[in-house]
Amino acid sequence: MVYSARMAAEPTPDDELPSRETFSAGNGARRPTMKEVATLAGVSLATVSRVVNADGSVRPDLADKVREAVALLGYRRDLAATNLRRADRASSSIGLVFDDVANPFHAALLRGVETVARTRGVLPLVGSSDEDPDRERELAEAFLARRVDGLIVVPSGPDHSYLRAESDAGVALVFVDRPPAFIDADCVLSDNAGGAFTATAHLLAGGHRRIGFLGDQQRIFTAGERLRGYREALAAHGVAFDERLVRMELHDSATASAAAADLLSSDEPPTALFSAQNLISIGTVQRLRQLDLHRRVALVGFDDITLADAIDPGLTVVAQDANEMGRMTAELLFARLDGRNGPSRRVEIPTRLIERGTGELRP
Amino acid sequence: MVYSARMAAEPTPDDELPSRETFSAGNGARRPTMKEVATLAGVSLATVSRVVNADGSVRPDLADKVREAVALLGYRRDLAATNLRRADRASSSIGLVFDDVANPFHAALLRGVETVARTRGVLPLVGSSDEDPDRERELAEAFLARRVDGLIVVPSGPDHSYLRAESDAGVALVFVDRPPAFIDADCVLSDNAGGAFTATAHLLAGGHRRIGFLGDQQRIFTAGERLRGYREALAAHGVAFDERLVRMELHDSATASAAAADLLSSDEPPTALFSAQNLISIGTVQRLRQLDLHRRVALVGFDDITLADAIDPGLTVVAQDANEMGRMTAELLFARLDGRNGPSRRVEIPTRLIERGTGELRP
DNA sequence: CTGAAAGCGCTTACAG
DNA sequence: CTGAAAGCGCTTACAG
Repeated sequence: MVYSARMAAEPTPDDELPSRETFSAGNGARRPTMKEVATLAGVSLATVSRVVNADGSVRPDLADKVREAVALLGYRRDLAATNLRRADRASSSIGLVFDDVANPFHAALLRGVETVARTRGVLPLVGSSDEDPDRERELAEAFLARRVDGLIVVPSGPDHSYLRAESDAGVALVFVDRPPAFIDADCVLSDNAGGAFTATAHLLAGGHRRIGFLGDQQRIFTAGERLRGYREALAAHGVAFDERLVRMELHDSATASAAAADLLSSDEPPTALFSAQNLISIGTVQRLRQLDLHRRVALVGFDDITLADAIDPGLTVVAQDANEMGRMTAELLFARLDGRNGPSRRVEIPTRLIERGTGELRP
Repeated sequence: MVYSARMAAEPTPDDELPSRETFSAGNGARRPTMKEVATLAGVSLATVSRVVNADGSVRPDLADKVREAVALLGYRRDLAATNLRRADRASSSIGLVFDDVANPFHAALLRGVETVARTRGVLPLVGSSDEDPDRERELAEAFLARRVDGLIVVPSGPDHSYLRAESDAGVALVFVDRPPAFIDADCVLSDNAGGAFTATAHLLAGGHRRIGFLGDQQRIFTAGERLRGYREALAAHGVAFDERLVRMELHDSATASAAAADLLSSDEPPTALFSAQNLISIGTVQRLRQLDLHRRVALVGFDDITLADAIDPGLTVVAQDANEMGRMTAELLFARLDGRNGPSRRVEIPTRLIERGTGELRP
């Protein structure tokens, strides 16, 4: 009974276990195959396959024998082998190419995707591109070599035509957070421009006329869109755009903090700031506090942050719904896998203004 | 030329692309197989395999022909089929069973694992158990069906003996954040008791004698360990343990906030609090602020939080190094995969006290 | 150095 | 309802 270890009915305390040294990998223990199950049950391979696939056409008594053998051996079907032969060739895995899985926005996105995928028994493979186009492609290709059913990509690279052949071959493809380039595919975005419009309009409604803009690298889609929303809100309220109030290319808290300080020390300093990204908001909050301006200069951030309501005054933000973005992304992906064949869709997920204090300070 | 779409040398703007409707999945496009590469190159299947595997034994001119055919067809090897036949049967995938991938602690853990796995071309599959033992097991088994090389588990369940057979069959297994039960395996933990000792000792050194403890569910390993560290610090400083100062079973910000209020309204309220978990710290910070006690009652939290330095006073914490925990976990896993056969290891990752203000308030 | 053939663990027509 | 056989896309002895 090679597999008897599996049969232990009752949990055993650690100290009663054979040590790894006498009982580890390769020491005779192997995974049972379907063939071994067949032999033990006294049936053919095909019959075992039918039972395992719950095909229903097997005589109850034989099916029971097979199930007993499965339990006895601790048999677990090899999905890879299964899919090799199956007509649909579905791996029940999808690949997620993120910027950085440790980023809370991406973590929430992942969670949203997982929630939907779970209902279909699909598991996500994940990787971080760190904004590196080569890495993005390497990851996508590594997922493809594992024959994922679909691919979800937060684009880093400037060209996604390398995915065209796979897309044509039936791999579902959805982009999220930023649109793809040189390929026609479904895509889920935040309403970046709309959210920035709302944030800026909120400050304008509070009486501010000099509103500073602190943004990420211009080449990043979301940064450009948020700047656009800011400009459109100014225009809609008849306030002239002043580029001296704009600081772009900020990619972390430190550079954002410096840019905020610079803006606030100018001749005609802004009475309000719009920090157009997470890390930028953090750096800005810190600097305002340092300068003891946190009760005087208004601030609205794009994207919500932990403890935003625990600072004083609370940080007003335009929140993205990353979880909902993840769900929607997965839904578009599975719709393609289910055979939807229409033209590509672009979905925008709304943002939500959360007033907590900093955005309501008057000039 | 079925695969000509793949040959497009220059990226084409979206509007020049054939629409999905005329050119989508199943419309003739298929993935090329190794056999097709062989035919196109005019060599045998075995030769293609040797070239693709960079075996080096193929005549350069033939190898070039093969590589040309590979490029022309856009051939990508099927890893699943490869592994089915290969002796080592390595899938170059590992499975991660987390509590919740959206939790920043787990996201950082994942990132640490990814960093190490990446150097080996190994990709992580991930899933969230949501503290549900059944879900933990389902996820582990789904990963195992996909023949992962190893499994990393943040335990939810009270019994992991179900993994024994697979472990014996050679699947590497490492637990992280909490130790496993009823199975002997490697394990990576934070120094929970040590960190809690440090936090408590810091408050004692500041002159506090009545220190409240706000903790998570007692059944959770980390919650118990942190309580232990708190008690040991009190004992080491000759301060009697008073259970009226302890509130356990707090699992979110709201319950923590209520518990903090309750503690502070007692006859002999604490002059300091130790919030032994992330969400508990957030609830406590909010409540102290509401009660306008945030400059009077000292506070140290376990685990760092975004914006902890932007509140006033800054939140003093004992920080865990989740990224480092992830790296260490992956290293133990790969050591097993590389054949290390010694007894199981338990590694504790140190925590670090970060003084920011709340922990330095005097009684 | 190269190819024909066996086989990895499965599913699926095809007979019976 | 059941089984023998072919075959999914690969790798790997084995001859030559």
